[in-house]
Amino acid sequence: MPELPEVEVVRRGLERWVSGRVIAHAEVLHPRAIRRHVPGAEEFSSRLKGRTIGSAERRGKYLWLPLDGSDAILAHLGMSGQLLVVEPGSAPERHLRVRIGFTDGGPDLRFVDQRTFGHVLVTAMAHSGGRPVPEPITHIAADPFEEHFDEDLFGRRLRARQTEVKRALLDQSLISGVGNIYADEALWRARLHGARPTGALTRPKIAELLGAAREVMAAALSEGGTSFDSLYVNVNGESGYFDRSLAVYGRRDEPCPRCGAPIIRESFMNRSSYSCPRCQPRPRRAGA
DNA sequence: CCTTTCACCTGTATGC
DNA sequence: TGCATACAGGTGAAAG
Repeated sequence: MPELPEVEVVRRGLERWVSGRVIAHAEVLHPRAIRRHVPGAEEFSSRLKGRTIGSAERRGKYLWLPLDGSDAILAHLGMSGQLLVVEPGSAPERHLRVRIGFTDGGPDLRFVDQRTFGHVLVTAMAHSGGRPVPEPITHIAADPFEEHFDEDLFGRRLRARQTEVKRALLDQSLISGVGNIYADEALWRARLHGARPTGALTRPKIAELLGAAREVMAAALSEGGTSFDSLYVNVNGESGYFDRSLAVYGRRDEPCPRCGAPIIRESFMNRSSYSCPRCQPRPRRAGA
């Protein structure tokens, strides 16, 4: 379940191992993996052949590899997607979807995705949120680590929403990069229940929540995004997400690290929410 | 226009 | 043992 910190680790790995190299061939092994590439698999392959990859970029959970010219390879890992850097002759992974080989004979870039929620495509660039981004993600808001992230704008738009605060945190058109895990962690740090209505949040509380989101994701990143000298440990050695910075997620019945009350799990939007019933009391009704 | 729900996927864990 | 069910949950289309 890659969220911003996990995707940033992948971006750094791509920067280290793929940027600057020339594509020799690209092969699509599962059509669903390129379902957002409208011209289809053949065009995907022919368009990539001979292209040089630039510096890896990211917004929220999307990452892209600019190509010489004015387009880019855009990728989203979905729930189970991985971008692996592996020896070109090595056996195909069980869920290998796209394979990109290089003219230097060095390691392949492979998109492996068990559940095929992720996807890869080649697209033109556009402009959004103060910088160039691939055209299909112009509706994705800046993430809180971007230089041009507008904190006042975020606060105004959040308070204007007629919804609950956790829904808003997960809305990638309002703030990007936050998924279910770090949403729960940020809410815990800010002592907010996810069902609190956005309209009733004070500006200081919103600033606290945003700061909490930044802190927990930065902590996760510092655990997972250290050195990239070793290909296999840092680029491919997933370890999933970064457990040690998690206070509530997946910890039902364990003591709250702050007050000791047992963490509870609630069902929400067809998924799990974890919180401390004492630090984060559920609002009684709208406005609480 | 804004908000909510649902389909898309498959491996793993759990219950009967 | 085998079968059925729940669960993991990000995204965008569809529905409300």
